[in-house]
Amino acid sequence: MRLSRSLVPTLKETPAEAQIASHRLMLRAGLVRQTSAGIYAWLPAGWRVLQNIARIVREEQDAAGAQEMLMPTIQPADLWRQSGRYDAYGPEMLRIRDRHDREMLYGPTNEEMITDIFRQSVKSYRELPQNLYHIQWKFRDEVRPRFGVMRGREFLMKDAYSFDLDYEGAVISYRKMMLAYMRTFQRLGLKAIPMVADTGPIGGNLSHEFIILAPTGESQVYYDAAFEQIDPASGEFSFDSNADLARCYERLTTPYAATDEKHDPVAWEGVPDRREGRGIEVGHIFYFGTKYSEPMGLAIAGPDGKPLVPHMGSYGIGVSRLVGAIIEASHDDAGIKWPDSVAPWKAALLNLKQGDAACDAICTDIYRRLGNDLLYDDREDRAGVKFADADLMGHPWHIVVGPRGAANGKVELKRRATGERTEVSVADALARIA
RNA sequence: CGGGGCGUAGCUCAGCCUGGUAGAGCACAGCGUUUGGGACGCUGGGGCCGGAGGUUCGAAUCCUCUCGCCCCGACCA
Repeated sequence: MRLSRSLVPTLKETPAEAQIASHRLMLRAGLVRQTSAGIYAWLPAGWRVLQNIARIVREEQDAAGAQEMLMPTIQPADLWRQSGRYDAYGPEMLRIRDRHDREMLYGPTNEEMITDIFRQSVKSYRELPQNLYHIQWKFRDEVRPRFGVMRGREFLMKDAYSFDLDYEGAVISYRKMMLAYMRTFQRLGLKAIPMVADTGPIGGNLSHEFIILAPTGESQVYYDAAFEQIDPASGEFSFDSNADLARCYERLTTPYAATDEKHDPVAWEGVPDRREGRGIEVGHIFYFGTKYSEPMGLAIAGPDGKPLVPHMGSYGIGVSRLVGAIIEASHDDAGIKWPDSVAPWKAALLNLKQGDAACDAICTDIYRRLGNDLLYDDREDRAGVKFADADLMGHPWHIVVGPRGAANGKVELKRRATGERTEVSVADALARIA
């Protein structure tokens, strides 16, 4: 994309409403604009990041055998009456009436809806297990939205729902998701730690939160340094092997890890290499058995012909929250440092001297080759402005084309994460980035 | 939902206490000089001072109500 033709409104100064780094940088880098408290418009650069995160989440869900679908944002109140949650959920749920005065709501989650869909079509134990997910906007009317997209009212979430014949099957589904989550977060450039968690209003009795470490995290966390060695994406574990899943689960849940609410000072004393810090919750998985299938009348024919009530679990990832979380974990004073996997563009191309024949020729050439993967800063601005904006926006690579090097076909390649700069030929620059 | 604070130009903010024709810096447009880390000069455009009532000859400024937003706490992907 050409920056001169793009809506990427970077700000030199920090808007007054932003307190924490990620919120500040998301506004300054032109990723989002707030439209109401806790509700954001995603501008082109931010939307690209959001889609990149969603893509990785999707790939790992698919790899774990989950099926993607899409459920609506607006749901009928009736469904929630069947589970008993319509009254239980409280003012956090945005309730709406349509023109016929029917009670509707903007979904904060989809257990009821998926259970309803599932019970309409699935009749036999032969069709289980299944895991269905979607990536959809949710709304929770938080009393106090804050921290930008990290605690918004409207947010994009991946939520998956598993259906199994019994507890043993549900545990396997649960472990698959745990592995998929670890791989997902690793691909996003994050170190995530599964911690024993409260189940909250979703309910159930087996639950882990996925916490990433960041100094500005919302909760105090305690964990064994052993987690720093775990590499879930090594390929060591297969989704198809129950033995692998069991080993993976054990490795991920044996060392001590807990948030403030679940912290056990006595057990903590016995941890060999203790670490404390702040954490951001980016995912949450639950097993809740028949909490929804039972009251909502989901029953299928079992092998003996008798009705069988499936055991369920649900698995959430805060996709929009992750944008903020990644920035919290990866930035410096100058701006964002995007991991390659989620960056809005692979690289920025800085033409330091618009109108210089050599600079223009090199830039045109590079732009023709990389096109949409590249943000071409072709603005009529001074070099300093372009450097500052490129650092702020956090592109993984900066290709700097100035009159000094351009004369003999050289460009400067800068790695944003490390600050390392090298002077290379155009061909070498393209090869490094590819 | 309790406590605190703020709404003045696209952004950061001054002016309000003590009422008298709306300000600065940045950004934007034009011209000139600059040109490898957020340049300089000149000129120019841009505001129903969040909204509604009230007090007053006169309100950004004082009073009442209201809406919005932010922060701390209690609660959550």
